[in-house]
Amino acid sequence: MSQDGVDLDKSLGYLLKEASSALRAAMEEVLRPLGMTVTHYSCLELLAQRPGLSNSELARGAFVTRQSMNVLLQALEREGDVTRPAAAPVGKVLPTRLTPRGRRKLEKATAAVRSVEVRMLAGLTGAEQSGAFRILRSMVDSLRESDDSA
Amino acid sequence: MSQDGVDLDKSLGYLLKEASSALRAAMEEVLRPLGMTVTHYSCLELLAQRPGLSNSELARGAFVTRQSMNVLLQALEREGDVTRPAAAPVGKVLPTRLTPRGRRKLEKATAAVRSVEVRMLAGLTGAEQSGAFRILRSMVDSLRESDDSA
DNA sequence: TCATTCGTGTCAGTCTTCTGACACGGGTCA
DNA sequence: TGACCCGTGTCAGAAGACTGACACGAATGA
Repeated sequence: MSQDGVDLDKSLGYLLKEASSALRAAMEEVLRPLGMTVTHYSCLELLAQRPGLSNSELARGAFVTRQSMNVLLQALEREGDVTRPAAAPVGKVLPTRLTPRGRRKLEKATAAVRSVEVRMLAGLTGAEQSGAFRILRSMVDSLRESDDSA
Repeated sequence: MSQDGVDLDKSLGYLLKEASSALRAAMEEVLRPLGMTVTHYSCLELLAQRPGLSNSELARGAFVTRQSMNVLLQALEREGDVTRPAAAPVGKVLPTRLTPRGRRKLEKATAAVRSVEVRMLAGLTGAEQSGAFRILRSMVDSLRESDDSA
């Protein structure tokens, strides 16, 4: 349908984007029947592992802006999946927590997402996986530290 | 600011998302002064390496829907960065090509993006990079082939 | 030959996310 | 103590991307 790639097919950056896109698509596919989006799930998973996270912290953890996360949190609060105190215990920070209902929804989602990750990692040895982990970590750190200096 | 991660910090999927997010942010940062977005740049780069790509093919290459790419192409056409024939030479496919103006804009963008990629890869050996390439490729393929069977 | 299927370009509407901006609480330091 | 900076929550508007739908051309297979 088109000639062979010239350079893009050798770019780690492009491949990284491709992998991330494929992962997101696969996650959306298994999350859709559960009525959840990826950001939705990320938020719940973060809250399960680190209860009491603030809106801004959740946003950073899910790689969206705090404005976007706030919209999501309001929806989750309406649905009764999370709770936030009406007034801030200290400062302006509103610590968020999962409700039992939210926790139940998360359990199904976690299982679905885990199956995707297993599928993604199929065919890779443990050594390859930890190698990939270390390299990706290095990439993130390199991009971040240059950002700071800028 | 929060307790140590329980599980998320060990997940390759999460790290993949983190790396992709960091890369996108770094690219947006260097592309913004040039008045371009990441998708914008991706489209131009694709066209430079594979002239005559159709709207749908560009969309797949940039990991967006063909509707989104169409909006972008119309804007690029208005600005005079790309050209599309008024009528399809064959079927409905409209082969797109860069104009000299588009090519000039792309050159600056390519240099900026390349510097980001170099920064990202700093501290990694050639062997590590090709290892990462192979592993990411494997992940994409694993996710895709399961998609087909589904 | 004809019908079915597939891929394409495009229109319309909706939704999500983002950028920009504001006021507020807390910590730092002179 | 008071000024300053930082992080936070929130509102409003804009931009980007998506889903759903339609018509059309080409390829496939009976």
